[in-house]
Amino acid sequence: MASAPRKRPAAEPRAGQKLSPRGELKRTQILDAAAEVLAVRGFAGTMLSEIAERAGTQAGSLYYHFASREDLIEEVLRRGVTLTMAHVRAALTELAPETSARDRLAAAIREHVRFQLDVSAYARASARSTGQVPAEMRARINREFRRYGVFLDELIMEAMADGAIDPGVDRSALRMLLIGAANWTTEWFRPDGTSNVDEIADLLVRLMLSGVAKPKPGRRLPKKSKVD
Amino acid sequence: MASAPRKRPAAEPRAGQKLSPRGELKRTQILDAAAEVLAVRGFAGTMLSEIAERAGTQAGSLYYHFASREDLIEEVLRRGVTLTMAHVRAALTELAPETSARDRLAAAIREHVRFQLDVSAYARASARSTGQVPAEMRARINREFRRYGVFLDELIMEAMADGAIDPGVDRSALRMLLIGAANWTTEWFRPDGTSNVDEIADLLVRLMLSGVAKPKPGRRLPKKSKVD
Amino acid sequence: MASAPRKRPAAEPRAGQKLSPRGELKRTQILDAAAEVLAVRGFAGTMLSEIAERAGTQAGSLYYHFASREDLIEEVLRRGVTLTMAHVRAALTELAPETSARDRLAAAIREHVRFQLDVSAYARASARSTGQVPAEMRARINREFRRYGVFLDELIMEAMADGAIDPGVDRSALRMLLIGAANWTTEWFRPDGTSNVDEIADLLVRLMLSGVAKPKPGRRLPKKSKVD
Amino acid sequence: MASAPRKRPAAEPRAGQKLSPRGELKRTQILDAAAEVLAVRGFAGTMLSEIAERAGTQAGSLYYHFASREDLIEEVLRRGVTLTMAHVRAALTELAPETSARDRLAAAIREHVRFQLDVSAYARASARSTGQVPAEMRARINREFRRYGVFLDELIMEAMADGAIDPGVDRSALRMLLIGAANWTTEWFRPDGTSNVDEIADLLVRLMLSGVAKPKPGRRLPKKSKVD
DNA sequence: CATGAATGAGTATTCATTCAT
DNA sequence: TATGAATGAATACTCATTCAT
Repeated sequence: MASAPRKRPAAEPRAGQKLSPRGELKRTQILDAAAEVLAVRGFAGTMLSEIAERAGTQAGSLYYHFASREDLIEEVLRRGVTLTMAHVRAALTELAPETSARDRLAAAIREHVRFQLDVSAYARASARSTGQVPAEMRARINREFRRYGVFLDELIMEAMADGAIDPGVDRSALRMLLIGAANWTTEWFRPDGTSNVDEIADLLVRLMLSGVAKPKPGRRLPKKSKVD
Repeated sequence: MASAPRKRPAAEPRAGQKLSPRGELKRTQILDAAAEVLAVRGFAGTMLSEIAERAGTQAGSLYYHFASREDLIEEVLRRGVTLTMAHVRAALTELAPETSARDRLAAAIREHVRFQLDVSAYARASARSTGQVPAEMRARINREFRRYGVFLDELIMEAMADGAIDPGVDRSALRMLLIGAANWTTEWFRPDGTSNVDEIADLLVRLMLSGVAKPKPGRRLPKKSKVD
Repeated sequence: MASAPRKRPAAEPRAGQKLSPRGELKRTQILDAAAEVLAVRGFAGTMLSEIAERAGTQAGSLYYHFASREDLIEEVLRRGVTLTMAHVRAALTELAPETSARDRLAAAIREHVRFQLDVSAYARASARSTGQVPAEMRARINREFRRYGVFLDELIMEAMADGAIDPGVDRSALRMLLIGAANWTTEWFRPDGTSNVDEIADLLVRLMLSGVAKPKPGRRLPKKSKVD
Repeated sequence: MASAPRKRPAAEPRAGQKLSPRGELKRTQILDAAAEVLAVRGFAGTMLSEIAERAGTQAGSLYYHFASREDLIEEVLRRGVTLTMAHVRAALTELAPETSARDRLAAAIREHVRFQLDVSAYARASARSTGQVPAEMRARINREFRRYGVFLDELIMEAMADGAIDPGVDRSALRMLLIGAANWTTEWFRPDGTSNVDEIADLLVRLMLSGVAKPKPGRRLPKKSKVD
């Protein structure tokens, strides 16, 4: 007789996925806009008004497509990982079947960097704002993250099994350092041409595999000339 | 962010640096608290109320010590870099004078990681929240960041000059990838003992120098063949 | 409450009452739904979305049948009183012609309670949400309410004229107390069987007529005189 | 490492009750204002802006004293019942010790009406808006309501035990009908002098005890027995 | 006739900031 | 120096209303 719990506003396209192409389009525009804002401002700094503006809508209209700010952001972050993994996986598929585990791992790292810097705002958004996400949402998204982590871990394991990578290395630390270097590129990379995506990707791969040191100086060969 | 911004309206100790020891102490407590909050929440997510609580004060009281939220945060971030550089530099000073450029660079990277993970919330704060800082503040802080960048760059150059590192490598990219991997550790490092700071630091150094690949499997010996 | 109020902008069936049977049906469904919602949530708490959902429509579609939220609600409330009066009046009609004024009044009270609790959501809606209605609408609906008030008042007057009820009683206060007790039942009545409508109705009638006190204790006398 | 749950804004006088007299005063003003608004607009129709205005504050300032709209309202409603019960109880205390159970019950009903109409906006607020309150809050407040219900129920039981009231009557229904009639007065009572509080209260008491019917007309018999 | 989609005026809430004491 | 109290601009969110299809 008293009030009962309410919820759900007037419309509800959030529930059923069956959207008209028009609604589907706008929804995508909103997600895209959100991804770009998140990639730049991070979780806490992202305002619905900015997303709306970029998507050519009104802030209030976002609620027709998403139940809340968190819901919208969550979907962006989730897509970020999902898309990244899909991209990397697809890239591996296109390698020659006989490609070595080592080269497959290298390709994965390279594509991760490239996808993030060159292609997807979603990936950038994930990289930059996951860290500030409230615990609850964190927990919900974690599955996707873990999945990608496992995916990469398997590549590393295969490379180890293949004798391409030192099996004594802490796989987890290795992976996180590589991912970290890759994700951090979004903080300093200048898309204006100053930086070159492929060079960066290649350099990271090189770090993983052989590093940038030249064979021990002083020993082996003459090299000594450069005493400093 | 709220109200109309104004400049230095409150009392005055911010002008003259000579504070009573008690005021100096509180100021430090506030900075420490702010560093911890920033390290966890990031720039946009940091609230004065949380800082105040951690510092054992009231939010309003912060304004006796700092002109504004931005001023406080700016000082924390600036300290973050400054302290990191000071720590790394000090560590290098303690090395044997004859230490090679390569080993000096390695030590720098190692200490950067260790300082961040083990020692200083300021360093963590800088690492995690610099990216979200508004352009204005960014510009103001940039000097410190650039100074540290130059410092590292010189270490790299010396190692190159010394023949320890491939001079063909893009120094800037190399530095940012290393710093990135290091900074990103704050996102995944578990201080509960699961992760080990030194191992991580060593692994990063190893990546820089030699990578983790084992000599091309199948080809015994030729080692030297890879003269480059 | 939102936007700028306007008058009758939509289609037109609201003008001419002749609707296709289908439209008429939907209109009724909407009114029914609105009555149920109003009965539970009250005026301010009633949302078009909930009404629409219950009526199997979309909130926007309501505007084909009603010019505004207020219009819809107004009709429900008006119906609430109208129907209640019609019900009570019909019940009185079915009484034996020689029924005393006193018994007619009793029957009216009884039927008011029963109609509200057992039969009509419109009646419940009226009872529960009239009080919160904005002054303007209030004024518009008042005619119906007054009409019912007069109707009841006449029953009371007749009972007084007939010597059944103490003519010294403030008719208006009496009526409002009775109606109040009746309307308030909607707040506590449990339709789950815990409460019994007829018992409640009878008790209210008894309160009106004789109250629940036993003849002054201490004086044992006529007792039996009370044939009823 | 990720964000942790937040809460609690800057200040927190809500937690500790120790408020300076000034804060205590404002808090009371706000509660008073809220009570008045609630009494008129009901739960859903009550807006913080109106409360703030009446309390001579800004809407945002309410949050210094109360954690949320619901918290504020909850306290008002709770006070409504608590105060009513306290008032009624106090009134009973002042009765002569030998006052009969029947007269004590009558006094309780009378004071309930008077307190509500004449004295306390809190009581009116409770009476008018409890019905629309969301289930959660309802549950929380229910203790107070039940306590008052029990209090009244005991009075009824004593009157029954004393032979003053027909023990065959459903105590719960009786109580709710009486309370209902009393609470509903807030919907129609005109404080402008048209209505008279004491008359209304007395009439309700009379309804409870003896009703307003005159001994069955037409049948000449005991008539005189009823000395009263 | 119906609805999917959008709008925009509000409403509760947050939080940096102020200031009298 | 500190703080209790307040302010007000900004932000997420709601909901009646509109309208093209």
